[in-house]
Amino acid sequence: MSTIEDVAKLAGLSRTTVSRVINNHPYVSEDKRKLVIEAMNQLGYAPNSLARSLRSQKTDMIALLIPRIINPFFSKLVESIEMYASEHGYQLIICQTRYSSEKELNYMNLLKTKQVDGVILASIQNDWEVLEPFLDYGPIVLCNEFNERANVPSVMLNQMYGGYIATKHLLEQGHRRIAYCCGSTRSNVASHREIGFRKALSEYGIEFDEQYAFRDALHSEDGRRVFHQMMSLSESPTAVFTGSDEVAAGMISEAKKHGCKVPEELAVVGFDNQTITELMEPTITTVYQPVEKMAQKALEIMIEKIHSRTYRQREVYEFPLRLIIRESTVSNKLTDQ
Amino acid sequence: MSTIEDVAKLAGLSRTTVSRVINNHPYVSEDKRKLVIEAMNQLGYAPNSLARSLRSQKTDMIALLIPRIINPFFSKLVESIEMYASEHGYQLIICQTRYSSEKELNYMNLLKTKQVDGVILASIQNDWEVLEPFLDYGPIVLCNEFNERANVPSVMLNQMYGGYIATKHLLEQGHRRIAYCCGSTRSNVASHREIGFRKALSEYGIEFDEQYAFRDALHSEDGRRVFHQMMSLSESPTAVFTGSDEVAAGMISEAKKHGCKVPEELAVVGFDNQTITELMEPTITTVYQPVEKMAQKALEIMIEKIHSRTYRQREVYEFPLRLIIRESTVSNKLTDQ
DNA sequence: CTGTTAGCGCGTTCAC
DNA sequence: GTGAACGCGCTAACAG
Repeated sequence: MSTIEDVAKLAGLSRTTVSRVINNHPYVSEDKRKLVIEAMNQLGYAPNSLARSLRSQKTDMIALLIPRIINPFFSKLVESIEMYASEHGYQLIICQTRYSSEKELNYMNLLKTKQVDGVILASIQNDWEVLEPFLDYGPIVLCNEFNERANVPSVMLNQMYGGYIATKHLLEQGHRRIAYCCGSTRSNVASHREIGFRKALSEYGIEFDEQYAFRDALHSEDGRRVFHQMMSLSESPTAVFTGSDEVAAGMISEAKKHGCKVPEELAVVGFDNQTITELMEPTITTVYQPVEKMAQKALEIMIEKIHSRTYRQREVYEFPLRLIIRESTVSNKLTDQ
Repeated sequence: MSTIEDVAKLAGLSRTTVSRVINNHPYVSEDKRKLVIEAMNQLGYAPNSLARSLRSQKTDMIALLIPRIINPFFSKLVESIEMYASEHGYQLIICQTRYSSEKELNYMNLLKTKQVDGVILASIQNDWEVLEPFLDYGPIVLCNEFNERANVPSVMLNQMYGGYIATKHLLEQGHRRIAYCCGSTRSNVASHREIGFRKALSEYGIEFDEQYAFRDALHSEDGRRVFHQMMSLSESPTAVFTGSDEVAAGMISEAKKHGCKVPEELAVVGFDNQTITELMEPTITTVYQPVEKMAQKALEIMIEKIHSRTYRQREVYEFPLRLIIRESTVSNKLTDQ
């Protein structure tokens, strides 16, 4: 457990010189540098980063707030952000809010207590007014999230466009009774998708029908449930737009179990392009989200903010989504890209 | 950006008293305590944890090393560990080694540089001799891993038993030509499963056949590939034990595509009990792993080690696995638990 | 080029 | 009950 002082003594030099060597400062003669390095090796010395951080007021740590990592979308996001972070010498602290505003606040305190240099919010539970004061302590970057009142950088995917192209695809296949099945409306991800969904509909002169709207579907079980809800309607939809491949898969599984043919009797679109889309039968038409790009951009912005020390500027970066057509919306023989 | 000094001044007291209030020390009169709290609120004061850590030699951070978080097994592990960690006031730093021994070493340095109080290894890339010296700087706990030469706590699942019960189940269904299809043999997880697989076979007087062994299957694509490799054998297996639900799903998908009936012509067992096992048709027989329990135990041990400051004791905690029988091994009509 | 010195913000003896 | 003073390990003036 040697300190810089020990190294200095062993090398017969001062702490300063050792520090200079550690930090690659100029103005250190080559022979002293050798001496220092020798001493460091001999002692197995490693600088104490706590002391460094206290001194330099930076931790090289970033907190990433997500609801739950088990969700494949967020796994992918964490995977990417961690990768880029470590490439740039930053460590990532993972913070699962589990949709609790209280937990979110606890994690935000990492910024106030100087444990991290910045916070990436990939999920927002509190009102922006509650979060805003934390900007006094460091940068906040929104990732896959957006808030009208937040004057901070926002890196996001064009969810509206995603909802639009998926729905338009269904319309082009001739469907007119199309159900909408997404997650909580609290997230602006879902609400943006709904806007795109509605836009496509209106372009075809179709009115949005509330009885075809399901706004609490997150998992495969929800897909199964919604399938039954749809089928019990007097006029069942012939197609459905879902906000997640898992939901789509659950729905398809249940449909098949009850003899409902996909896509002939019910066309289904998923979201995310997860592995499962190519494993199900039929394979699932879905919307691909360029998560890596978004992750990379979010980190890039974060690092820039940490250095520039100006946090309250609003900037929006948006990435386009892409429709991937598979069997769940187009009958087998006709499938083409 | 107020410090403890500012609070002290505003309250008309000394730093010491403020510190006592922060740390809930006794011997502070009630009125002074009120004064301090008032001042803290007024200033929006939050203690600087860097300074605290430097002083107290603890960071309340734990590093968790995994290969990649995208793997659902590790997602689940991270989810659980993070949950328990935050419950106990610890933050989790996520470290993806991506199977690189170099990256692993980089992350191990978090211990040496005092950025974390301990390291949980859920993946080991380096020889133990390389890792062992880090014990000078803090506790290491193995989670889902094991090393003969490592005198540290190990929390793991009984993978041998998992391989055994899955294989035995196939044998009981009458299968005699059973293929083995797992991931890299470098991990002792896979090798333990293979031991269990062989044990079951030998109990039925069957010899392990190397041509039925595939040891590089990790993803669904590998499942597809192995399916073809198996089918091209002069005597194809009638059943296969796989080390992952994804591999099993890929194999089943490919089998169906080529008119091979599951389970009638090929019975398939997966591993992990992931969502996909209930979405595929047929649903997939699999081995359930109590990841939460393992995670909780690993963290419990870690915290205990951090406090006790003795790191070099070997302890092994093992949790049993459980077979979940579904349609991919038992023909529909006969399915029972 | 090198060393001396002063904090970064906090917790903790040790006196009072 | 309370406060003065030291030091955790390091970096950055400043002086030489």
